Amino acid sequence: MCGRYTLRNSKAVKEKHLLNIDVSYNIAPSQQVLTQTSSPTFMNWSYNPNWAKTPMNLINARSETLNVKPSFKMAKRCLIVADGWFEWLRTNHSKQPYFFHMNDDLLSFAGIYTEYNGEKGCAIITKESTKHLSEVHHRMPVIIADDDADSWLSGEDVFDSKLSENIDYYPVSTIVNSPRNNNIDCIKQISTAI
DNA sequence: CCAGACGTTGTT
DNA sequence: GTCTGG
DNA sequence: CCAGACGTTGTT
DNA sequence: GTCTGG
Repeated sequence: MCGRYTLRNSKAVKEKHLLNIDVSYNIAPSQQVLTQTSSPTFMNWSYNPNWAKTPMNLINARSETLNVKPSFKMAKRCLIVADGWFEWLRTNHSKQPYFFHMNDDLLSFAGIYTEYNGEKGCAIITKESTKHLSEVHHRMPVIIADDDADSWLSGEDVFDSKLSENIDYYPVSTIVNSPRNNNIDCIKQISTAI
């Protein structure tokens, strides 16, 4: 799935979105994140159906059930601007974080959002991992190619970008585990043999 | 019909 | 164990 | 997603 | 708001 990601390439964001951003090596749920709707929009990474009496604070939504679940019926669509994400490989007694990326290219995650209590909040759409990524984790974010951006935003379910095949990954320090840590060490490759 | 849930992840 | 905060 | 808190009283 | 369970 995707519960932590990065946005490091401020130069690319400036070129593409005409926006100066604070880079982050460790974007966590409940933070304000950069998305694209009809224009660049900052919103809370935390999604709630607009009828929810108590907040659900969802951070992911399964692509498989996007058009089925009542909680997503009223969702509007966005793209979430990123350039990498983290997954944790769970083994018997340890959790090893891995960083997934396409060098420092920008990635667009498929997202949905609502306005809840007067604030926009979003979730990242997930799908079954492609084969080469599934060794670490069986879910991954839906990545939208630039050519498909308008299709996604206008209601088309483009869940199978070829970009998924170009993703690389490597293990990183558990420094990234704490959302309080936000520096380049979060994405520094470590040896697998610890 | 009304009441009550509505989601994801992983883990058991 | 479970919820909240980041 | 993971980390870290999780409670009450009264007093300062 | 809308679906499922009783």
